[in-house]
Amino acid sequence: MKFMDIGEVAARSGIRPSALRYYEEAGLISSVSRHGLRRQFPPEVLLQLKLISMGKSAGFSLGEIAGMFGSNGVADLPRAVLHHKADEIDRQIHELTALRDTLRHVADCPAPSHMECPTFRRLVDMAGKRGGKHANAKKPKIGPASR
Amino acid sequence: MKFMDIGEVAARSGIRPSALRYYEEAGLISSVSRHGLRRQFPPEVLLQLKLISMGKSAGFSLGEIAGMFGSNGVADLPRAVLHHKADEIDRQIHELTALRDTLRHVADCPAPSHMECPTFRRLVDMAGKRGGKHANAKKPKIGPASR
DNA sequence: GCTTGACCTCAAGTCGACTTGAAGTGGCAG
DNA sequence: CTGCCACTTCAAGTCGACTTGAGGTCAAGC
Repeated sequence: MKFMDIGEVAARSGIRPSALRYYEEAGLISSVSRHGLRRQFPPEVLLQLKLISMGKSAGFSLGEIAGMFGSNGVADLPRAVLHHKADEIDRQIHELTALRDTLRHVADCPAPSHMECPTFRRLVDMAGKRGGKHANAKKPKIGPASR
Repeated sequence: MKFMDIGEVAARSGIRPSALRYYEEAGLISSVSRHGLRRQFPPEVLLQLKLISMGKSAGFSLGEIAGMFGSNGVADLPRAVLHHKADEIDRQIHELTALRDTLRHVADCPAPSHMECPTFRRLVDMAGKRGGKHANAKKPKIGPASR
């Protein structure tokens, strides 16, 4: 009773079976065996799915996520690459923080036109003094989400 | 010389003209007039585009973003709705923070299997003690996210 | 031993967010 | 006045991430 079949994983993770099959196809997760036809998933898969969901939420594509943590546990990417990814996320956290504060400001500031409110402008400028990740005109990523 | 045509906006914002037209179509930005055939954009559009990019980065769809800040400046959504959006973003910031720290941990922790490392598990659990936004099995958003 | 229901595969469809291509327009430099 | 070139529209194509549907399999309960 160690293993779960896809329905249970779906129930526990909130991710549809079709998506789970898709993830397996994409090499993000892997089932350990089959019971008849049925995939059997180990409990770790739930943790992996959480990681995947966080990665998606960060705007990484499934491909990038597969790169970060391979289907069986966690990838052995060079430290530098991982730190670089972490830095990207860090930049994004700052952007989101600015967005959050901007939204709250908009909700509360009584000024008629926000475009002229200095507080507003300061908040927007907050994000990306030097907009690293999103400064490429060639292949704008995320979309996603997140892209 | 107050207004810019699409090429200049593209150059200043890093967003392709085709995407800008698409955004206008979608009601996210608006040109003030035409010079011949050419759309003329006011300088504020750059600020709006920044806001849009932040919104995308937060995983909102163009539709949602259009809802938050209409094409002409900033929307007058009820305060409560805006604060709710802000809360969503806040939750996401926490997730990203956990992801960032997890990545850094993975980069530095010498343990062979992270799945068993308590620090690792704690980090992953960090995000979403009760995963509000992403707990729906019906219509999983973001993607692009992304996309 | 037969039905049931949860699973399987594989192809095709969908949706959002753009991009690409073809065919046309029009301001401005020479 | 002419040519150029950045713009225009509109339809169709693309890509990622899934979902849907048709047709099939199989372990378990009656």
